[in-house]
Amino acid sequence: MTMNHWLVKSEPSVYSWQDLRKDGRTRWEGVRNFAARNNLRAMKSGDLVLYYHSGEGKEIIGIAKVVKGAYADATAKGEDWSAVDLAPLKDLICPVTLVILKAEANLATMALLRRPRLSVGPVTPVEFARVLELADTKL
DNA sequence: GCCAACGTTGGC
DNA sequence: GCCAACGTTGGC
Repeated sequence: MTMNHWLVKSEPSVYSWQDLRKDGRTRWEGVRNFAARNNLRAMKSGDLVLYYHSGEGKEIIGIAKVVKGAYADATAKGEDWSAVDLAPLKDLICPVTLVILKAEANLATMALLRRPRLSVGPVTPVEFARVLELADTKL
């Protein structure tokens, strides 16, 4: 069983990377999109998650870790949605902006770029490694 | 089951 | 603030 990599998006004015740092852990809930939900359900404890700021920032700013795999989203009464728990793992030394990502030919495959509205998407090991390189950051 | 209308997201 | 993209809903 290999570890998977993901990317989640958040508007920093709603819940920022700094908020996650401050909280130490959070429930990633309220997702109401089927594709994103299925990605949440595929998350396992220990998976690594790139944290992207949409709107203000438009950059990957940190690496989070799944600390609890998918469970029923308590904010969805009577409906079938899922949540996971995330904890901050590492700041990116150089946040990687959308502009930089778009300029990288070998990152054109990223779900973030191909499906810009998907709030929870997969990241391949190669993409993940390249983002870390661009961020001048090591795990 | 198709497709038009609608709502939301998110970059610009 | 605008608008394109696209996911979802609902009428047929």
